[in-house]
Amino acid sequence: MHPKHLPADERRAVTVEAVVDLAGSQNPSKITTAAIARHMNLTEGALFRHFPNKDAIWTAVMEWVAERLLARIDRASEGIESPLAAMEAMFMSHAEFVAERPGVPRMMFGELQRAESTPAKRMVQTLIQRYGERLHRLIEKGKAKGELSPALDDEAAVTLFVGTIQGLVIQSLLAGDVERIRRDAPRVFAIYKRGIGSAQ
Amino acid sequence: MHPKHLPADERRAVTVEAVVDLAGSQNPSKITTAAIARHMNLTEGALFRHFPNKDAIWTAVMEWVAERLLARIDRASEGIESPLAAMEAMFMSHAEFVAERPGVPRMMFGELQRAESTPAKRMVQTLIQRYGERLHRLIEKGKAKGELSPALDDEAAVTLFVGTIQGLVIQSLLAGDVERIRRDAPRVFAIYKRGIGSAQ
DNA sequence: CTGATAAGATAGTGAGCAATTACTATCTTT
DNA sequence: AAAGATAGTAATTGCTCACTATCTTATCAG
Repeated sequence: MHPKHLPADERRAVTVEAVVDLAGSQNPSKITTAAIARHMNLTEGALFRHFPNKDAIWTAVMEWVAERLLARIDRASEGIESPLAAMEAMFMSHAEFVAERPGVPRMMFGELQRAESTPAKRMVQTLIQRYGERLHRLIEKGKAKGELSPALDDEAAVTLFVGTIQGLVIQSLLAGDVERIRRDAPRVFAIYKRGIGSAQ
Repeated sequence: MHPKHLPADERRAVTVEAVVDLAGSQNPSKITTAAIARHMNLTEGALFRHFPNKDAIWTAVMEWVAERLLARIDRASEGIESPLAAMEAMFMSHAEFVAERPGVPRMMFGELQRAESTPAKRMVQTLIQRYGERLHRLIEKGKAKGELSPALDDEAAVTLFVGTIQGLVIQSLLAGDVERIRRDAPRVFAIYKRGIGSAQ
């Protein structure tokens, strides 16, 4: 079931999952290498056989997050004709992703707060950039199709989209209840939708 | 100008300002007591003469933030007839507050992330609660006056209001430019306003 | 079966941190 | 001006953390 010795790449994958898991229940910046090792039934020394240093672990985690999140929102929005509906699908799948792994947005925000420019931080920056590109494309199409208000400020709409998710995260942290994200996501998006849509 | 010996309460006030200041340029969770002391030309030991421990410093800081922020948004919105206009004034003054002291939202978010329930964390929780109460009152009045959509989901509107600010903070962290908050605040609020308003 | 090698265990090291202590300088009160 | 209270210093302590050196075990090709 759980063989003690794992090939290096599998061990790295397990490590990433362990970190994401831990970040769900504690302050990501307080996750120690010892805690990661303990959580995956390994010794600290063994960890450093697979990663040169702690920062490399974080980079791997953010890579994993970026890949999964983008894949997820792409999958959710593909094949949907209406740009506005696609944005909604994107929003809901993002909320769902976050509800499943509440550690993710917290790690991302924590990474952004760092003063120095680490590889992990750059990873987050390009993730949000790529995320923004997808939104911009949808907004453009939405305007062309007349679904979105022609006067809409694209940049502000993207900022608000991301902030809307972050607002949900804050509420769940306040309540200590991740379930809120799922419950509130549609309600909050409804207001956003009304704010960017073309008509009432 | 800068007398070496300060009365205890003044020294505590100076400490709080030092922390808020430091949080503006570095990850709040990485601010050490030594760094605080150095930043105010004092030794570490002297700090602990005025605060029993580090957590007490953080509690004092959050108290200061809560007082100032609530006073500011109250002042900004008082005397304004229109509830929607009052919300806008509240939003702008909050954005201005954050732009002046970018460390504040980062400290608050960092505090919320802590697993244990520290006094500082509880302080933040009651702050946001009191903030929410003010918003709820305005939303109610807005509905009564016909300025806000009668179908508006109050709770979601409050969540989105807070998230909107947080979105601005994220953008400023990404760009490494606090000025963005001032610039983008009106643009983002315009969309929010459209989302909650009664008509187009 | 055997040896090479990849993966893991054990037991450290040094740096940085919050907090403390013994002592000193400066105010305040009478 | 003496005595006591308040504020500050410098050095140190105990602890936690990222990271490492060395030894041990599992896995698998030939």
